[in-house]
Amino acid sequence: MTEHNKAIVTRFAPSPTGYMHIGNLRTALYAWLLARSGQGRFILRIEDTDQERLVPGAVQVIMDTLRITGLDYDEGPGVDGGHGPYVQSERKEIYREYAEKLVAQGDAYYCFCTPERLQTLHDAAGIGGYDRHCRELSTDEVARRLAAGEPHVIRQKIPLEGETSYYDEVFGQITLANSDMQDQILLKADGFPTYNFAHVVDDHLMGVTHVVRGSEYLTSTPKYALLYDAFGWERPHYVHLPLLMGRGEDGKVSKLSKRHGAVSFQDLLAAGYLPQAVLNYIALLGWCPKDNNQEIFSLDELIASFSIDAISKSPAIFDYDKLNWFNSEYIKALSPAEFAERALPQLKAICPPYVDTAKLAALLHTRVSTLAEIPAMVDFIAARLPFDAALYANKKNKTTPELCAEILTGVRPLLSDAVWQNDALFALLKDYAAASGYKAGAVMWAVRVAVARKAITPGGATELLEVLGREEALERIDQALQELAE
RNA sequence: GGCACGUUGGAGAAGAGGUUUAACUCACCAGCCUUUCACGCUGGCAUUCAUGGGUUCGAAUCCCAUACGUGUCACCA
Repeated sequence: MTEHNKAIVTRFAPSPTGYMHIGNLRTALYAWLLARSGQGRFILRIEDTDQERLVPGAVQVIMDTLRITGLDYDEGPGVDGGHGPYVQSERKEIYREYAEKLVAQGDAYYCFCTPERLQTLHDAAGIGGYDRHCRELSTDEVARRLAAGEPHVIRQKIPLEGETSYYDEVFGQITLANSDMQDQILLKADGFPTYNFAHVVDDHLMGVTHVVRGSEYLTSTPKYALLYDAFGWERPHYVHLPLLMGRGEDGKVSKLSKRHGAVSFQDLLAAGYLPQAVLNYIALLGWCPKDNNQEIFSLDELIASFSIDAISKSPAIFDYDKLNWFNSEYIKALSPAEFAERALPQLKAICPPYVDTAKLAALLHTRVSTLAEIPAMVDFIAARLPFDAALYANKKNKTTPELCAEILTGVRPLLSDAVWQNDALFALLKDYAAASGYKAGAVMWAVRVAVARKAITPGGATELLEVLGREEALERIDQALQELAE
């Protein structure tokens, strides 16, 4: 199944739902990668045939996501490649024409069954398909009812016997008994096509050579193959991707959805993730580079190493731990200026004016795995936290509240006219420790806890002193001294 | 329920009959570094590849069955 020497053409064909599901983004990425790894073309097509689920502005979300992630398309809305329009609702007439052609040649038929009647065909669990009630209607009756303006759909006439198979580039040979397939609806009563029909017509007309999509389509693809055959069209290569799963609170695994947390690209961005980190992470969900040595990829490196045969068959669970790791790597790779650019607005918004936010940002740079963690990490700077005597007791540095009080008492006068700069402050405290006989660690601990009132902080004692500024830091120490005395 | 697909550690995975006493990454644990945390570094973390049979001198790798999981059976995509 690798005989072709014509250029690869792939497409990303999302429904405008208003958000970009992370599984869809991954599909887009792979389709794009496949096109870019050859001399191929990548098409964006909007599948908006469901008139009841139209969401205003949804197309923009899709285009924005592709722009932000760098997945550029050669053809699509606004980029004419000679196969447009690229929005299905603007192609309505095309589908009708092809559907009627199928009826004329006996591969499809008109169906006048009402939704109510169809409803009675399903069992309690909603399972059960169409009973082919209208499949053998006489041409006279069809003509009469059509003329009478009866609502109708057009259904695909699936062979009653035999089986249909196709070759999937990932899963291999897939065979389905024809008796297990439904006479699916091709054209709905409102005149719009279903996905089942529209995508086949469009993929053919647009010259798509490789259909890349989630494996939820694995078992419906034989029906599409039959459609290609009926038209006498060459079937495309199918590349079905393993599903992206999520693990719920109950520990159960299922198709990644809202209940697993943030699953749209926008959600992830809002949660403080960097676009390229997200892309890098999902690239590795269901695919593994041949030379599996490095884990950080640029888009170009991805293109260079991408291949269909390295796509896995088994579903992958979306793991925030690893996404976090990727994100922290990408954050660390940011220059100090780039990081500051992203962190500063947040810091300035929550920190009092006397705080040295630039220095704070520098401290945060290697300690943060998402930008969204920042507020919680600097909460003790934004406002003074309540006193907690237990914090002053530290096993490793052998401190107790009493000892800390002694240390702070000794250190306080030196601080009054110290040079307020990290290195100088550090040297000062270190010297004080040496001179006084206290452990350096103990001195640092006492000072840090006194100004932070928190066990874990983004920086050591003197770094925090510097960030807080002399006035605020001294006030906090004085306050600590007072509280310790009580 | 029918059908389809899947099953290597907590997660992503390499592996495609012998040189695997199962690579690598995340997570986790320990140690080092150290003014806490983090970063960084070092080490640990599956005698076992869902289970049971079979083929073979030899199986995670081939075959069969069972179990479990997921997907799908819409005038949604």
